[in-house]
Amino acid sequence: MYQAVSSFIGSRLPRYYSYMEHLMEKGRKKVSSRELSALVNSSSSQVRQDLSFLGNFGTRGYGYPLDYLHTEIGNAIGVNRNYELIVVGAGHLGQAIANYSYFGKYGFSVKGVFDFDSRLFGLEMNGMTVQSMNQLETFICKENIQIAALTVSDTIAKGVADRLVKAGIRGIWNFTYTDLEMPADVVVENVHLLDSLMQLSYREKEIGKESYV
Amino acid sequence: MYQAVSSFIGSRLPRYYSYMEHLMEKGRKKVSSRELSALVNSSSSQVRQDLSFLGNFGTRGYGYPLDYLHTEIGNAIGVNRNYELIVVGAGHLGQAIANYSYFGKYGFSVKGVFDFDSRLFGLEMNGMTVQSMNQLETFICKENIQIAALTVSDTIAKGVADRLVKAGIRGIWNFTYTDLEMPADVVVENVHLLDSLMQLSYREKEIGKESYV
DNA sequence: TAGATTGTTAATCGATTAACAATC
DNA sequence: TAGATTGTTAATCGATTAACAATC
Repeated sequence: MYQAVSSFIGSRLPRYYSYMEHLMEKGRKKVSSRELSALVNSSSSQVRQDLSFLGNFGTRGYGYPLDYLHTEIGNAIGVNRNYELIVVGAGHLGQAIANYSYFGKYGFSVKGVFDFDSRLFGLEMNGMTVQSMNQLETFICKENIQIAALTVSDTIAKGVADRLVKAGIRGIWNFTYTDLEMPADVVVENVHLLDSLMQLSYREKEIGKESYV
Repeated sequence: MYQAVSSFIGSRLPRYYSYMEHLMEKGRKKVSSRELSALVNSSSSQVRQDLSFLGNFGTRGYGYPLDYLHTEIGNAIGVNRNYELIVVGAGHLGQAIANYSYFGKYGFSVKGVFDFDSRLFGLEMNGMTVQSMNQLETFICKENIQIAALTVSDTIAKGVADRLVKAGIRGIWNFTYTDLEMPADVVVENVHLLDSLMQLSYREKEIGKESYV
């Protein structure tokens, strides 16, 4: 069994999850792989592959029981856990993340926001106040934080990342364009917004071409 | 020749581009596929495949001339064009995008920011002021805007997207979690931040497991 | 010429899709 | 039983990597 863990965990399971919620809200009790595939714009084969990866929750000739499967997917994507993270860098992007309202629904919560710039100290966002980077290590340790969103400027990204790891961070959600070379037991997930914008402009250009054919 | 246009255009070409800049700043005149692959953490095969897709710019036994290749990649990724976009939704994420400093370098520029909330009208960001959604259609038409970043709340995303397309937008950079069903000649690029965070937490969890083995 | 490195074809790897036996 | 739909194996598709002839 092959499984593209990346789009599977990060993208397909959450989509199944939320569509199943919609169906449950309508009072539905079951769903077939075919129906679900239509909702998420996929193939029924894909859906069955994905769901069978989690276990044998379906019934042949019937479909999948919604409540059970919903719970199982929830467990798989970690809805029931509580991932606590901090935001390092309280610029616009950092503020956007600190205020991101989708986190709660999927078991994430931002516990602290940090910056070097003393003018930002005390600035309030989403029930927190921006703290000085001097507090960083203490906070990570005291609150046992595992994950940090890195939204500082590129020039200081490497140094800050090293500090984070030393302080005990095990996962860095990296919004900078700096390649972080980290120990093997630290996970780095890069978010390159520009990539997707370039992708968009490229695709738009291609479609423009077609119209002349 | 197969080409995964997505990661190719959106991710690998820009990385080659910026590493080649570094090398040129150091006074280097040429680079080999091997050296470049080491810089971008890839294979030399991958690099040669990618570069040969753009044309035959290398010289056997020598390598690739930096200045020439840099220009060619620049053209391919659109550095020399000027893509103008607007941001619709002036919340934290919209503000982050309006202020995003990497755009300029790759030929993008934000020309306007819009919101429904009159309390935000006139708020200044990155040399612009937030405009009322009433101005949307006029602005898109007058400035001939092709691309819009959609950072409104999910509840109104569909309606706003329809308005954008009617007004002439051809590409939507969708930061909402709403599936936009658009005409075939409109490109939608979805940015699901939560996906990558889930991915991160999943990978972190997996590494945690390994340490017990 | 010998060494280096490209450009390109072939081999591999892995994800998605199709097919279908199992079975409700 | 007949119809429906899963679970799973096989076929396909496509991207990456390896290999190597071409050639500077």
